[in-house]
Amino acid sequence: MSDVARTAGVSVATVSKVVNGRYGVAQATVERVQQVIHELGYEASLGAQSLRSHRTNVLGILVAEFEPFSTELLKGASREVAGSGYQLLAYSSGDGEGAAIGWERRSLARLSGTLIDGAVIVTPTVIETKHGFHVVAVDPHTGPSGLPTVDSDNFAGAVLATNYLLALGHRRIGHISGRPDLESARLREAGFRKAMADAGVAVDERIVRVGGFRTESAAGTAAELLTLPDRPTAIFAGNDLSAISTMDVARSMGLTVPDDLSVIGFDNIPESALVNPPLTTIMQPLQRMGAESLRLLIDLIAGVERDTHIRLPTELVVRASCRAHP
Amino acid sequence: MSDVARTAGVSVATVSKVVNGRYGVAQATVERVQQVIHELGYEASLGAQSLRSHRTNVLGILVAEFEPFSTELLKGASREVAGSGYQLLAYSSGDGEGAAIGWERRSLARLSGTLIDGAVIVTPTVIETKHGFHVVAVDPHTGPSGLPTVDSDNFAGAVLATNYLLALGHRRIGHISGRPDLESARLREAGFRKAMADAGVAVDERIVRVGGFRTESAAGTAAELLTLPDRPTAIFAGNDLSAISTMDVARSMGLTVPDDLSVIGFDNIPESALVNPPLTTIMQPLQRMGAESLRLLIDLIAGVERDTHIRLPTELVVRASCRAHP
DNA sequence: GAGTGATTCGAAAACGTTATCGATACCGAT
DNA sequence: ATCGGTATCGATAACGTTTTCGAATCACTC
Repeated sequence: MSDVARTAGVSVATVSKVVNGRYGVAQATVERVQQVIHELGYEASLGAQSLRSHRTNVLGILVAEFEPFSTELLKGASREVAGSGYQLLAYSSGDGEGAAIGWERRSLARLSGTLIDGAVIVTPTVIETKHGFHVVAVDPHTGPSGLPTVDSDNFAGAVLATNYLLALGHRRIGHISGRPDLESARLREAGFRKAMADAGVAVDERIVRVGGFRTESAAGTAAELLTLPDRPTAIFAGNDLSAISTMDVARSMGLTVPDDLSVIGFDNIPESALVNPPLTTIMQPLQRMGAESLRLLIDLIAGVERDTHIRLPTELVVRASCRAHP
Repeated sequence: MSDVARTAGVSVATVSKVVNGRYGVAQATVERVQQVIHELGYEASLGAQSLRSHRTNVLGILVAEFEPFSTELLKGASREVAGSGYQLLAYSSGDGEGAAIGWERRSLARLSGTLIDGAVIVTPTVIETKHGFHVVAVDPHTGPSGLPTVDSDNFAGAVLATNYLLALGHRRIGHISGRPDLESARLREAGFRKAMADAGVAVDERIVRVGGFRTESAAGTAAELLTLPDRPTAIFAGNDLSAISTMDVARSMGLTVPDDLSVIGFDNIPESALVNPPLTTIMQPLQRMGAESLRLLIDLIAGVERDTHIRLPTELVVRASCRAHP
């Protein structure tokens, strides 16, 4: 910056004003300085800016892992950030079930404190929100975090899914749920039970089990369900990953979907349209959720008054993994 | 930091030494200071550190867009970075074909100069490498960039794919290539031509066309090829995305894969195993490429002497999208 | 031509670190 | 006692910005 100042024949103070568009510098000077900045290819040092002004115009989005779900969110978020004047940085907290939580939490806190103005978190990782640092949670960890939140209507979606299965004539419906410390997983299970109860169908506790939201863990649970003497005729999987995993397991056991078993998922990740058979599922508007969370974060930083809990609607997407029960 | 210093009864200089593990502070003092750091939850300011020492222990990885290809790379990279003492930040350069290139380039340059110690770039975006800033390119833009590079053997992989099709008895083989300014795209086309020539089969120029590496653009090209009076019996698509797109187009035209048309892809993104029929393709070890590029970057920063061009092998993955030509 | 207000600019402090280097204390040996 | 050497520690100057505030200039007005 002092280079710029020298060659433009002004002081660093003036250069700073020009860079930040502050009032109080003559038009002629502005142009001259901008010219020099362009020629010299000057870029302000983020570190120094942050140090002095506690503002970097950089936002973070923290995901547990790079998988389809978070990737969709990222797409939406990075589309929203374009043109907002902010820069978006994504980081993964490491493994989902992760080992080195301590280390990750620490380095995360470091970034937060000093280098980004706010963050969207898409992971159960708890983060202590320092003063002046904004964070919004997507699909958050259970419990009264009090954080601004973006999610979809998991409960209603689960009711949708279950009702669809019921309407097809299924009565023995199994459920593979996510980790119970995930709010979304609990809501989906609750929606499932509600729909069953409303239809007057008793749920057999032996065929609702925790499977986790990840491919491998769900596979084990699916295998358990399907080897039961009187196996379910339909399964509502807690998310698409476990639904896909369930279909794999079914196939490997000689069962064909949807003839021998109906499967419905939740999320509508892009993969769901590709698998064979294409997966019937509940759509969450993932990209839109990503975009909304970023918009919320930006508004929060700007101090605009607004609703800090956004719930987006879910929708049934009928494809080919379910059929009527004879 | 001065808070820590005060409550521990030492100077900030000593605290700094403790934080960085420098020699020259008594064991007792180290422990006391660490105790206080822990109690106060002190975290060093990245900005200030960067400002003073020009080192942040943060690495960046820049992708054009969050799609399956780069997501796999990200996975590999974030796995490799764990335990290395570095933190990894991902950013998307915005849209692949992107509008606001200028703005992106600028903010990218800002990050580079001040906030990260080095970067892996997975995009044709050119980046001027300032002094002391290391970058390694994955699957890089064409031309003699001189950058350290990680890629896979695109040429050999294309030969593999073409030979496979030839061995199945196909002679009318079409090729949908990527943007010609991508080195990988050119190499794949070159490999295709080489294999054809070696087999003594003439390539019909009307059935090798640029389709781009993206779903939508490839669909158009695929449609053109398949409506030709004597359409190809097999298509070697430049990457999996366009292969999948080609299968979609074929299906929508009433053609069944592989009976009426064989399709082979390139990359082996996870989706390829899921589509119907499962896609035969050439595997690039994407996660490994991500990991290797990060390792290379770290080594470069550490100043270790090593080979700066890494080429990983490709492999034929036979699934169900190709069959013998009658 | 002196006074007034508006405009434009720059000197300097501060942000939170790290590196240098001199100061101090302590130890054993002469 | 004095001294040389070691271990330990702290004062201080940077690093590149932003911000405040006073100084300087200028254009007017009476």
